[in-house]
Amino acid sequence: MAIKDYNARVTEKKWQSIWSENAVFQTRNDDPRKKYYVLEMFPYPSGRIHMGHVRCYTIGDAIARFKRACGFNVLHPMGWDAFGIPAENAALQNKVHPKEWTYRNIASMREQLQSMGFSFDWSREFATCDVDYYHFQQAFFLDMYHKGLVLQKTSKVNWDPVDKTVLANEQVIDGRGWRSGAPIEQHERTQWFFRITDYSEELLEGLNRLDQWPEKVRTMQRNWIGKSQGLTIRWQLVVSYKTPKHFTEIEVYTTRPDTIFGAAFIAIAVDHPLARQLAGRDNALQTFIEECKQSDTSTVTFEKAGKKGFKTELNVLHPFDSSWELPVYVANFVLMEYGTGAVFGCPAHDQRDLDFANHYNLSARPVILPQGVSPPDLIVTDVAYPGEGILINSHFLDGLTSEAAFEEVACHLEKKMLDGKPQAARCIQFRLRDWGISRQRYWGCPIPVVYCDHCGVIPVPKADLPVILPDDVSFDQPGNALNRHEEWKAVQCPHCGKAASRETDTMDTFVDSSWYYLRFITQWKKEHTDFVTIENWLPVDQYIGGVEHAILHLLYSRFFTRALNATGYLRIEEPFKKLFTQGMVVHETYRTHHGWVAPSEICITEKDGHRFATLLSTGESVEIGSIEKMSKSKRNVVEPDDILAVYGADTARWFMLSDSPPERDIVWSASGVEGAHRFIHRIWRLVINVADTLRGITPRVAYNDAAGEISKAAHRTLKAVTDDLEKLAFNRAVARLYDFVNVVSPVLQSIDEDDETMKSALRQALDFLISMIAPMMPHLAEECHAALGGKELIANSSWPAFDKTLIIDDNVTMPVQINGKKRGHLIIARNADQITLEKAVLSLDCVVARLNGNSPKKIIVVSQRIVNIVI
RNA sequence: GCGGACGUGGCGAAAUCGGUAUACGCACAGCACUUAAAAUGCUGCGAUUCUUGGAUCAUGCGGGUUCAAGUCCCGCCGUCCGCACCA
Repeated sequence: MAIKDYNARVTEKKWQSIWSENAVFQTRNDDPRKKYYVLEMFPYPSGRIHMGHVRCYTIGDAIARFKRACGFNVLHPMGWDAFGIPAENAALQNKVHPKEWTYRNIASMREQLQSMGFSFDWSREFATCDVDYYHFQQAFFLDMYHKGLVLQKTSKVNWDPVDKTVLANEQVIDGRGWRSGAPIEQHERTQWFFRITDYSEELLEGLNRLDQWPEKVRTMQRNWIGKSQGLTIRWQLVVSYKTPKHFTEIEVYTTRPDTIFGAAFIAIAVDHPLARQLAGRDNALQTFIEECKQSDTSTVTFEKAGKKGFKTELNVLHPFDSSWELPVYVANFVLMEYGTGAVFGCPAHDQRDLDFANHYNLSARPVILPQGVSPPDLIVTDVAYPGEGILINSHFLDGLTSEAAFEEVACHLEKKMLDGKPQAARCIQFRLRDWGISRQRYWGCPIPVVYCDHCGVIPVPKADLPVILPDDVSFDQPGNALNRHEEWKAVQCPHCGKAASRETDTMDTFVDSSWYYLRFITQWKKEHTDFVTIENWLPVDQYIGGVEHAILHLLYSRFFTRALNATGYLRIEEPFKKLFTQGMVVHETYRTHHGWVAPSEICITEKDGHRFATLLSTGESVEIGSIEKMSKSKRNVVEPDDILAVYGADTARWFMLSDSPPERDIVWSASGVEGAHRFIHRIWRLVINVADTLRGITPRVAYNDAAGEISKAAHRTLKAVTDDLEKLAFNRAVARLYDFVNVVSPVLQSIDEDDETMKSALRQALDFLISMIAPMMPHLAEECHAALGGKELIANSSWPAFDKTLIIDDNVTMPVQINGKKRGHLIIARNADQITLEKAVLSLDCVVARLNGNSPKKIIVVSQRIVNIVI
């Protein structure tokens, strides 16, 4: 019999059209079944999908298809994170409008995703640059504004003096603009912020309930929020003719009040109001501050610059000893944004303070004795002791633990009054900063605000929304094109009606992605949006994406749902119930002395266990380098299109889910893909060879003989694969399916036409197999199902149920150990009692031989698992 | 520096509750089919060792707990990731 070959390209297109024509993946909100919302992080429409997308969406699609089969009403949508800088770069470089570029990319990427056979409900698709989308974002901004969740303040931006534009941090490379190469300047600029810090405590505390998130991500968020508990202490300035007006004290935040008697100096930030005041009359200080500001704030430059300070002429009094004066420095290592912008330096117990003190010849007096160290041994030279211990050299604190000393200092200073106020207060600080959302870019959501010379800052009335991004802009020069659009900028003040000007900043694209998961759920109309339906679908049951979004995107989304609670839209706090972060797709790198070479340009041969690569074009030898994340610069990228053309979508999907656990990096290899492809053909051959024989056969369980073994294998595999898919252990499911095919395949190849029992059992085994591969290789599953005479679509079929009685055998094989080493095994009835079992074990040859006629000291029997004899 | 994860054959990896270590795949080798190759099918495949069948050693290293440890505890070594002058 001639075997019909499996042509993935033709077959896959066919089933994709059938799914689409039958609207198989369109989800109804009024479906009464239990909901399941599975969402993968939506892509930026850069132009073409890459293997990272393929992996993420393959995982999500396998879950969606599995849950659909399990009877859930599954929502599995797709959209586009469409605003952002690359569109503007393209506009500058290729003279194409960002809008046109973006929608064109969306169209081609949509086509690519569709050819992967992903079961998205395309009827819910949208892009964040759609006016209908950002319209609501502007409305949320206004609601948050009126709720006090939006504020305006000045903050630093990276200014490119040549391109005369503001750059994002990623556009600053080694302190220079990515385009112009000019040294970047730090400019102060008024910008819009969301008050995410209002929710610091809640966002931190909420992490405890996100027990279905990876611990890693929760830890990263905890560190990012960075809660610390300490004391703000007011240090009185020594009054002299040098003391500036209005300054009588310096407020300092510390988490270590126990080290207060080890204080050696006070350091304030260069932006501290007192530093500015002093700089006004001190040119040397002014110069120092300028210098500090020039070096950008990145860690690298900090490390190079070292800790620098400027000694002012001011002194402060120690809070517990009014005869003790400490010098005040302006220092580059103190951050104005954290705490009070001022610290007290305790050199003996803080490495940074010690470095500074050594540089400026300040003494380091130890006040904390580590456990097991006696006072004479404690000399601090260049390594500080930052831990806790017992207090010494600290007057009334001597002998206390660090913890007790903290309390003691707090209690004393809370009672001690200075100018009618307590000298210290307990204080909780967070590392988390307010979220700056202003971007000086064209291609983003306009911030709906108007500036009026008479009325000031006026939010656009909701009735005037949306503030539409104008299309007629020019990209002949860098910078924000909105700024140059005089006609668009000119607007009547909504308040007084006089001429006013629009805000030309647009929103950070992280705002766009902070609420997109709501937008898929229902139709959003101008007047009304159905938040009840939205709430019914929330939270997202399974969210999937790269770990690179572990902090910002996920934190902002968590904030946004809380903001929507505060503005009365929702009563759900956490948007994502379960989170999965998949690993990267990595590939070997290849290089010649001319540079990196792409995998498609080389040929690999193997000799004596070593692999050699040569250049296809010239035969030149190529060095096989390390395995790295696929990137254009290393040229180790494999294009999904190429894989699709040669092997088809199912091969790519199967490969992605095989071998490596989904959270780990997967190494893309040609031989691995070949292996995946072989398996597809193997299944197809098995099915098509018996299709005529098994078509029309009723699938049935067999309870004995050879057919019984097939049934048992089928039902056991089904149970195991179901469990694996539930846990997203795709690699284990794949291994079990290989195993199962290895069991079924020889039987299928020598099928007895007259053995009706066997035929029924095999038919069921194949039906199970098809159902089990369907979430991962949906096209092959449909084709096999149809070949066996199936009328329904597998995509619409239910997940099969296994028969519990077949999972458990009557007999059980128990390994027999002697002194913990396996020496044999025993096959015995599962329900055998202890006495029968011991008797059987002691009569085994391997046991008798080793006992030498003696009786064992002990026999340990773990029911249905193992026997261990101690002699 | 702080925080987290991980370490098992030539490679990707299994071992779900402390109970048969190396399932499954890749690579490799042999055989069958073929004029030949590809494809396919079958077999072998941790190391050492002797005598078929065993024995001994193996889950980064060193200890410990236990009848039993890849898994638990203590101490090292190494790799990767995140954060980082955060007071």
